[in-house]
Amino acid sequence: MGLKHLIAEAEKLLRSAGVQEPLIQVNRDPSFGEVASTVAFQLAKSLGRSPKLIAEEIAAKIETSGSELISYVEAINGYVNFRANWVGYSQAILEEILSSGGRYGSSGVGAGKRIIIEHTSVNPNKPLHVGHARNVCLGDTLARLYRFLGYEVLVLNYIDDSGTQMADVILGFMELGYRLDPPAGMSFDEYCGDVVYVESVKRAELDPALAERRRQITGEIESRSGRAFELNRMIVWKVLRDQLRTCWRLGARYDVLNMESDILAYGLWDEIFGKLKAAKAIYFAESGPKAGCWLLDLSRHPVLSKEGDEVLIKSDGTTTYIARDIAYAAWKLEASSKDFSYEVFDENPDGSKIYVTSEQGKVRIPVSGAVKVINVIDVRQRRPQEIVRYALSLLGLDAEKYIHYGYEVVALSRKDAEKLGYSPELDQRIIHMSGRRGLYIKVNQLLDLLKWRAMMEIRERHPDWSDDRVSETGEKIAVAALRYALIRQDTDKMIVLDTDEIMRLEGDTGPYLQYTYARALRILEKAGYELSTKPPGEPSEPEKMLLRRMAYFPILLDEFHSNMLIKPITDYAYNLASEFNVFYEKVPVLKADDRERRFRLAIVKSFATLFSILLDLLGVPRIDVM
RNA sequence: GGGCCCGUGGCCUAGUUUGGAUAGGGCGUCGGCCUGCGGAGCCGGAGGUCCCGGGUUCAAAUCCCGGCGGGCCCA
Repeated sequence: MGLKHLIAEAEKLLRSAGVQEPLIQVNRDPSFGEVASTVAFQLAKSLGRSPKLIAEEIAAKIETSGSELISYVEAINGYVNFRANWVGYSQAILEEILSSGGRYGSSGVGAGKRIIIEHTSVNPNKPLHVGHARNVCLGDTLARLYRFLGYEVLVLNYIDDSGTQMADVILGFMELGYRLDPPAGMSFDEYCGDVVYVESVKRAELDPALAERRRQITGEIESRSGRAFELNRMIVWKVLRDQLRTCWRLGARYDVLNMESDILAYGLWDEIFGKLKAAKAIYFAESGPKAGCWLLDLSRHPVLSKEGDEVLIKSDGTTTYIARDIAYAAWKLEASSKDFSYEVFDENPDGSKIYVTSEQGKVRIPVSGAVKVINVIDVRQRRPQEIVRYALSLLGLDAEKYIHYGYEVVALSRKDAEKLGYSPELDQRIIHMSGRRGLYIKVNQLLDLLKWRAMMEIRERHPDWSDDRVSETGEKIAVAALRYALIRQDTDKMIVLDTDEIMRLEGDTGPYLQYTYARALRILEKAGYELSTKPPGEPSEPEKMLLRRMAYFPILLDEFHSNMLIKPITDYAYNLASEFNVFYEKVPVLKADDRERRFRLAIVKSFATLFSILLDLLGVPRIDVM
């Protein structure tokens, strides 16, 4: 064991000096030593003496001669700093990585436990835009991380196939004369979203007769029979196939597609409605502005009580979105006796099967026993998600398990909005994407642009490569650039898309990570594998920097396990790559003499092992030569 | 009118959850480094009221209160 072992040793030494609570922190500035204790600051008040003196006394009492990893202890300005015995410490770090067999850093905390993650959930009437991609990449990265921690992860994608936005598309096909085949060169989801949907919305706004027809279509879809229903199902499936292709391109995979209409058909809402009544969580309004509605009682909610109770069933008897969300969420927490049946929809690129709800289907997929149910949904849904969560608690369910993983939206810069034909107001700095107005940048469009840009670079560097190889590598670089850009930013910060910025392949980007990995592989390829974890002496600064960072990985994953934040993982990957590049520039490996060469090869091998894990966790495709 | 989120060099951003030593990066800009393990790289320079004002603390970008500006959700 590396860093964790070193921390444990430092704690032991402090206890041996009479310190009750060691308060160890990993130093950000390693010139003070690897770890430090701030215990002297804590004791200063109660002892009525200066932290500086207390720290010096503690340090004086500590005897490091029996320690494997710590060489000495010194008090500086009230901190008690611990310096590593680098000969032993670097060996411990390298051996832990090399012996872990590609599982380095995984504590295995999730073994035997299940987590449900729902992400993507794009209406099946349009292609994915970059905002959706943020959802897909965050959700998929969470799935990868939890799987690595040993959890069994079930990935769901919720398909709202019964909303009015579907009726818009159906209206176009039934009443506006659109043929079912897209024009040449256009995929079906693009055709529906870019052409039929946008035009249909526009026409229905101008023509009340069309708006009325759309209402009829909505009713027909909900009645689950007739031409509109059949057409709807066919379109949903076709669009979904195209959408999934885009998601696969981004590296995502799925286990289950839950169709909203199928789930309602199973009587899920009726069952949960009964339970809500029994729990006295809802009531029927006899009078007032909401007379005839069933409402969720929010009067005891600390914040939402101010806004009045939430309508679940409208006076015309139809359910609201939020009612259906509550029923569905309750099902995820096993509050329902319903057991949906599934059939195979498709296969992920890794060969695993994707199931879709189906009345004729024979497959049962248990959702029972999840320790967490994570729902990746943008921040605009924060209030409704809080209501869902509150309803779950009123039903007596463990609402703590139900997690809204919120993230800010992706918006357009003025410049990019103008390129799409939009005229911003003078003071408008950002423009929100809109499916209804056709104002968005498609994932495929942006990936294609990135790929084209990457391919130009590749052709310059490798004029001898075949077209296939150039294209394949270009695709991987494009995916890396987009995926990394979307997950590296804090989830509560909006991303204002700047296509010039995102086209960059240098600096803090996905391709930088790929390039660094390829460099490491090149050394290993030329070196063979005679390596040694035993340093010939005190390692150099660049070696220490790299070793230090590698040693931190297990703690990084522990932190993720408690805070669920992805961004620190991307920061870590970038810093690690950066430190490897410094090492690469400053410390020769292949040309070093024997003992140094073997030790440095162990460092490179360890780096490649760890970095390969990291790239997989982030969904950045690995490239051996670029 | 109520609630939530954001505010860090010209631009973007980490650090805020858990207060700790000199506020890290990237882009851009200026200047260096390929007969060397791959220059999609590395090194250096210039550039900062951490939005403002109070408070707590030995210590505040970080915690608390009050503003200002922007975004979102609800009424």
